[in-house]
Amino acid sequence: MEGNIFEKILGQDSLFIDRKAFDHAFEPSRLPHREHEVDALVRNLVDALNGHIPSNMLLYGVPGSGKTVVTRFVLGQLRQKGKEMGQIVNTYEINCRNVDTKYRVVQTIASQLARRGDPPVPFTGWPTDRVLETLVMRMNRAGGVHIIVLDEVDNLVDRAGDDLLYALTSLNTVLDNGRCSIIGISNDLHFTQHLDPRVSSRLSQEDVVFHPYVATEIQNILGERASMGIREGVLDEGVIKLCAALAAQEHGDARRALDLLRISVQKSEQRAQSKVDTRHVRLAQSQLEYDQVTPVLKTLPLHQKLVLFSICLNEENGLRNISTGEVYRTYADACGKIGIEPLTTRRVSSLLNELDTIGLIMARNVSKGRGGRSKQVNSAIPKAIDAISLMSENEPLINEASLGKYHLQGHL
DNA sequence: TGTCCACTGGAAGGGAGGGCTT
DNA sequence: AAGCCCTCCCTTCCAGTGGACA
Repeated sequence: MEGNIFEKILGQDSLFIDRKAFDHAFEPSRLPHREHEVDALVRNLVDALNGHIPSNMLLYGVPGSGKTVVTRFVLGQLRQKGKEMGQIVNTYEINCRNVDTKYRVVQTIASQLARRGDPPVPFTGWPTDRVLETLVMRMNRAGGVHIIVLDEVDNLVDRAGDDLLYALTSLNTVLDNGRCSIIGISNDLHFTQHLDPRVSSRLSQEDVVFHPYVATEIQNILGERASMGIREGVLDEGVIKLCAALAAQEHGDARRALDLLRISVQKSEQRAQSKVDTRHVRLAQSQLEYDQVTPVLKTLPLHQKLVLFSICLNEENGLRNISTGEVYRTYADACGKIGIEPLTTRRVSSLLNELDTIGLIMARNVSKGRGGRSKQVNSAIPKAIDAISLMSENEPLINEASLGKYHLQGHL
């Protein structure tokens, strides 16, 4: 072989000018169609610069409606202005999907406030109260305004209850040198319903709803990013339109639209083509579906896999709208086949709910009169994806269970 | 109108696992 | 080492429920 194997690809002209324009972490210098939301945040947070306490806020909206990016943008400007004016503005951004317990949230903020010589706050072990005390001490020491952003806060409340929000929203009563305000970001419009009324009234002093982008707005956003990130004349007419339309179907998720466009261009590049057309977008769409589902399927815990496996098995047999009872029977059978104890029906019921939340199945409660009340369960995994073999990877037991699936089908 | 089915989903709590303090 | 504390996964118990059917 002649030359280095990387040379051919390396020499190829990229269709991108700047891939970063499509990064999820990319912070654009302007945010089209979010002027209202930016304005709402600014009007409230300006108090931080006036020496007052900004109201706590709750930001709602579907995924990809710009909540996080707007917040970052506004806080960035706030810090900058604070610096110019000699006001101390501390901001903390916590994603409650990763940091999902009371202890860890407080620990994370306290760690960000650590100075040289402070003893580290351990990941676990201390009573939460002690971590909270440490946090208050450090906040007092730092002074100024503290703005705590809790992204995906609904996640935290589901898992850990509203204790933490209660504690955080009461911080101002115990801080003597410093002020604190909370910005909660949620995908779920109704999540305050699960909160203690005292907490919800304190937290949602100021609500901002981010409406989903409509197709034409997504088109504008894509157009703007494309002109930053993609070489001129590369995109066929209709590419941006299609990306926008597909994303608008997905409840107006701008992030998804950006991913679609980026992957479409990559698809064209991989084929050494110089143009991107709608076929590339279709390819990108199925790639995206596959990429979303695969890692989740592979890393599901064993029993979760077995439950999903049971659903897939029933569907392979042509059954739709399976009831919880049927799922459980197949599942218990599969457990028997591979010699492990099945979990209780109660637990499996929760597992079904979890599978529903992560979007691998669709479950809805129905009543069949005397036939009882139950869930109707359907898999939500695109047909093109072979769920069973994906789940079998690295999981000998599932593999065994799926080898025995024809026996199991006898029981259905 | 009341009954009754097949669950649902909340509450409480056990116990293993990880880590800190004394 | 003993005594705490926190989280995670799970079980047990049980009141509650939507709607077809008698």
